Amino acid sequence: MPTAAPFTDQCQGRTLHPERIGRAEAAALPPAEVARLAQLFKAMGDPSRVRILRALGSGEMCVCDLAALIGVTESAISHQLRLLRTLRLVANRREGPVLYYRLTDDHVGRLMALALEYLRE
Amino acid sequence: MPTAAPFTDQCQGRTLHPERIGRAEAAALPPAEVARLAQLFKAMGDPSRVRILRALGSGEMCVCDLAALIGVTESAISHQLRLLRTLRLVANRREGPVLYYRLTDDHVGRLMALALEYLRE
DNA sequence: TCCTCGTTTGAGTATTTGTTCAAATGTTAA
DNA sequence: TTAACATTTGAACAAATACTCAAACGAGGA
Repeated sequence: MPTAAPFTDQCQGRTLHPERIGRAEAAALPPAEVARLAQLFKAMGDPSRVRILRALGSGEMCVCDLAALIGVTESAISHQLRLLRTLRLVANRREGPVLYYRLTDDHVGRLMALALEYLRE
Repeated sequence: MPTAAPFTDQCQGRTLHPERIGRAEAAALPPAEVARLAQLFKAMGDPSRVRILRALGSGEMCVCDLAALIGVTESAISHQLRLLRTLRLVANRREGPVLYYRLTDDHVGRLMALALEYLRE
């Protein structure tokens, strides 16, 4: 005779606390928002990009200024800026041959400020 | 006689706008803070971890609940939770053999809320 | 003591990522 | 038109990542 319930309620593939899972599912974000949220945070989750965004917080700059500031190739900066531009975190303005980049709005700054406040406490 | 100034003010390795670079340098974060900031955002920059953190926002959960919710192996969840635990974004509580994970505090929730508000507008 | 189950750990792996180099683009001035 | 310069693009590559599988660990209960 099998002792108690041998294979029911086991963790593998089954749910230990259905009500908790239900609660979490109810609060869960739609997949598209999860993706965009992760994309946004990932974009801010690189030291070079943090420095770029921080620098742009103090005013617009061109690619080679940023390269000099961060200490990498202009090509590297350009690649990073393309990513940030695709996500609309930065925008640019052309003046002759030089492109001046700026933060699109203050959302990024506010996120960084909140995060800084967090890790400083 | 060379036309104008042939090689001064060129971008490669030199600074196009020293005053902008100086301004940015003055506002720059110390390297340690840049690193921690990037680490924090990177930790939040993955769809699975976004979902985990969001789920924990509605109450504590054990590993296999999270695995069932997210749809990956418990091993995968455990690996992610270790990352989040190392960065003190989550903490756990043991009850018999099961570990209940929770958000360490509401900072993560506030960051996610702000980011959501951002990308929803 | 065994055995079970939840969790963790480590190896292995396919994918992504951040950078540099070299070459192409595009704008301006001679 | 030609030359110069800021920027972009694409290839290449090393390093980091996120997952699965298999095995180990640890806490209870028979």
